[in-house]
Amino acid sequence: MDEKYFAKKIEEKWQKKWAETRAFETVVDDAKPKFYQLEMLPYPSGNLHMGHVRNYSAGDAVAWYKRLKGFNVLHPIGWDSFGQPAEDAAIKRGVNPREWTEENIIAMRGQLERLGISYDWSRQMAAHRPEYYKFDQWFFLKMYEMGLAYKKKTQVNWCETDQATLSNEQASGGLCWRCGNPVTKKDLDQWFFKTTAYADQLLDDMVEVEAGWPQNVLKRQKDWIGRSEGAFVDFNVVSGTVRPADHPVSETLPPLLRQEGSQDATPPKTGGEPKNHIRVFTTRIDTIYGVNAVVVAAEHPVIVEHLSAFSTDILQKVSEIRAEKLNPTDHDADAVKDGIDTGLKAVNPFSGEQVPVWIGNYVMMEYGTGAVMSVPGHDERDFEFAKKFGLSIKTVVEPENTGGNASVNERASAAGAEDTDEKGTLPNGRVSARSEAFTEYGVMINSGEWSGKTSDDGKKEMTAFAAEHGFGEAATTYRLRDWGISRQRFWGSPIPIIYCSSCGVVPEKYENLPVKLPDTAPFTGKGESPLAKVPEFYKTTCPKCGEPARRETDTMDTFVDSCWYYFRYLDPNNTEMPFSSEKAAYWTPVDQYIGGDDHAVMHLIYTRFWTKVMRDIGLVTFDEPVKRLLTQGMVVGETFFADEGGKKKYYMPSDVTATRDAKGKITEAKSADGKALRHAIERMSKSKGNGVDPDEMIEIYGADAARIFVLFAAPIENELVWHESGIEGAVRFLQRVWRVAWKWKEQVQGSRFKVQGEHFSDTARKLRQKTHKTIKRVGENLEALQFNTPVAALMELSNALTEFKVEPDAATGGDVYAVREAIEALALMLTPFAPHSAEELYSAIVGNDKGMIANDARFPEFNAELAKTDEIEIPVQVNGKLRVKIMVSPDITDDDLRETVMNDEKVKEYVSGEEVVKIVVVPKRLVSIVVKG
RNA sequence: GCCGGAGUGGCGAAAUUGGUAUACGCACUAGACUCAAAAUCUAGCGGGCUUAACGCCCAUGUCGGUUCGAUUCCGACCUCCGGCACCA
Repeated sequence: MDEKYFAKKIEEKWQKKWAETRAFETVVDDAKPKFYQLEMLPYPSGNLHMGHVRNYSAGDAVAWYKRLKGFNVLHPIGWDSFGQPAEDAAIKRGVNPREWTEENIIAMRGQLERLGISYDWSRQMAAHRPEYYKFDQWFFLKMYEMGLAYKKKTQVNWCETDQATLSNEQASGGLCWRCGNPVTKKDLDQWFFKTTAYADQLLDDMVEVEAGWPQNVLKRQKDWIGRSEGAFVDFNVVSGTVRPADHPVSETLPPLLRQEGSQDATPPKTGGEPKNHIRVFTTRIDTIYGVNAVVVAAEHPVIVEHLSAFSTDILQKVSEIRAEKLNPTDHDADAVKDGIDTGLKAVNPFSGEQVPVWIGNYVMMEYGTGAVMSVPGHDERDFEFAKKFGLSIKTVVEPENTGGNASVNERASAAGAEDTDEKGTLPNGRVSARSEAFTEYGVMINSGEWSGKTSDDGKKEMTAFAAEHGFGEAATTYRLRDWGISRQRFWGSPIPIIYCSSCGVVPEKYENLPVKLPDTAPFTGKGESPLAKVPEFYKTTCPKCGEPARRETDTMDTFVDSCWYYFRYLDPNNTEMPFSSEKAAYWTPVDQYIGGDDHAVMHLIYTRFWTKVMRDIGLVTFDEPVKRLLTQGMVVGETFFADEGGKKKYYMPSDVTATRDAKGKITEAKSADGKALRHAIERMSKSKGNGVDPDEMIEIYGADAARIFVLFAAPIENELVWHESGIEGAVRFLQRVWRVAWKWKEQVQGSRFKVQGEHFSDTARKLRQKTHKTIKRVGENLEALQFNTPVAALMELSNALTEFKVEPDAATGGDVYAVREAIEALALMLTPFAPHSAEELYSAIVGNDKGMIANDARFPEFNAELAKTDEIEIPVQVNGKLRVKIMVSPDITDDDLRETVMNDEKVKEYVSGEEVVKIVVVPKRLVSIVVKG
């Protein structure tokens, strides 16, 4: 220990020692309780950013805390190394994606080591290495066998010019983002994982983790799964169409429809005979007497079937609606309702009424059945649609507890509507003047024999009735879709499937795994899967018949890799299985997972799905992989400005008002007192991605200071605005601790005063109280995953220690003991936040350099007796206002306290001449006196 | 639009869950040390009134309510942030 605090020196020293002694490598040990601390693995971009620093600092704090609490801690890290950036880098700089990735991993590992995160590096995994992705493929084959991996055609945005599939963002406005030419759609065969098969479990098992997961993540997953219970109801289609049979149709079809239309150029027979039915999904079967139309999606089979019979206007509209869906506008909810009457009629199976079949742009083919029953009286969207096209609006449910039809009329009148007749339709004219739909549950009216029932009863009974009569059934639908995992990319795990002209789709054999990626492929960012251009890759033989066959050339979504990586850490060298079940039984589930809340839905739903699949395969025995989840807030940049002299800094947004141009660029900046500011420097802006470099921070301030600051500056779940001045405060704190430890070093070293029963001065006793109160606070905070408040507590303890006035050479045994106790506790409690400094301080006290792990150090024990103060301050309120504070013994009884307070001179002044109505004594806390005068 | 979350000093934030509001830190101001600066140390730091000193009043987005007592509970409103976005 040097007299001065040299961050770099001690950090290098301990990092070296940890590596040499493999301090953080752990193995299965049934004698010890285990703790699995996991942080979301990084993409190896080449640079750590401050968000990573925050994430891993928090994780390391938990890992160290649990270690000091005697747990066998597993704390691994790896690389999410498949994905687009490697390919982009390869295109841009002509490098090999594998080499680029490996180099980045080396660079980032160095950064993590310089940060001093206590990882067990022997367990490191990387997704792009064959020994890992072999088991992506292994799982794929398992899921294929289980019927959970399947192939289906899906429509994607397609640019003919670039020969590329485009995401919705890339196709916005209907034009290709790269070449500006119009986007078309294309059918593509894609592989899917059947996540929907686990929809109920994904939703219902959430109760198992409810206590340990943030509310907002649970809510977002719930929304994403979107379970909705209701019923299917079949409406028979009774009348065909209007077009003369001999009218040629095909060439009048708009381009988008031509293919479908030409398949069936013969118009269907017209007339009233039942031809088919349209099945709708509804959650409000109780409103079915209010149906004014059946509205279907433009892609609905009934439309496709009748395509060649429709008039040009209808075809035009269908085409428009489909085109619009292909290129969604930014805010679909703002989109106006559009649609057209097809001329088809359908029969409401409950009322027997015939209603028109409309095409509506607001009905989605992908959800439910692609068809809805339109009930404008009780659904806002249907209401809007009916208003726009002048369709009738009928009331069939009214609020409960208002009694009878009168209230409906009142409501309608109040809204300025004409009264409805007994059937609920408007007597003359079809348009109601009602201003809104009544969407609540209530009592059914105008619903034939069902009238008078509550919505709840109606739903149950009518669903049963429909089922009994064969025109419907209870149904549950989900928003959750199956997970499309095919990617037309090179840098991913190949899908282990072979296409054989005689055997069809054939899975690769397990013994042939991994299906290895070639070294490189002619990828350009355009076109179809790059692997389709590598004959050495795709040319193969059929595993079944041995004839020449072709491999699947798509690769898997990178989210596949992150579904199970933390199981691979348990057993990283296993060549036969993804991991051993015995090891999983010891280490998993994960006790604590920490990461960004941008993964609240996708990653965390997929990995929960994967766990359930692994459970069904028999690899694990639990339903949920993560017991506790912590989602950290983002680290965002500061923008700072300098005044004319360039000396003083002003920070956005607190002390600068800025004028921006249309592009958001700052044109003029003023401080609060009106000074013009210059030299705007934007750092770490999200959009520009030019972050604060962690290496630079470590170089200037040290890893410990950087870590303390990111944890101290704000609660972990809040957004953190990076202020460089804040990190200087962290350095000052570490230096203060260092200075006081150095001051006492000679006195406290070794075990000279490690004896109880010394005489303690008052100040020494106070220091011990502070020490033990701090032990309690820090422990409780860390258990609750709070990192900012324990740092504050440690700062207080360090301040108390600094203020402890006895000079070391004049100190008594008791004083020295109290100081030693405080410094040792401070060192141990500092470990989760600033491990290098803590190790150095600790070794100065215990007198050896072996480190906390070799010394089997433990988090200090809280002693309630020592934390107790001699006197406590009791605030006294008179009529709710704080008037006096008195000092009493902490052991005082309520009666004595009351008496002491009432005898206090000052209290008497406040109470004199008034009648005491009531005295409230809160034991050891407060006394409240109520007087009347 | 719907669903969540949050509003506390100049700033980041604390507050044992109904009991002394503003801990800890940043920034700032003054002083000490210094030829000077940096660093460090000491003091001050929500607003207002008043006093030599004690003290008093107001303040946790706004307005009400419950209570001896409300940042905390209830009701209404305002503002900001996030999620979803026609899911029938």
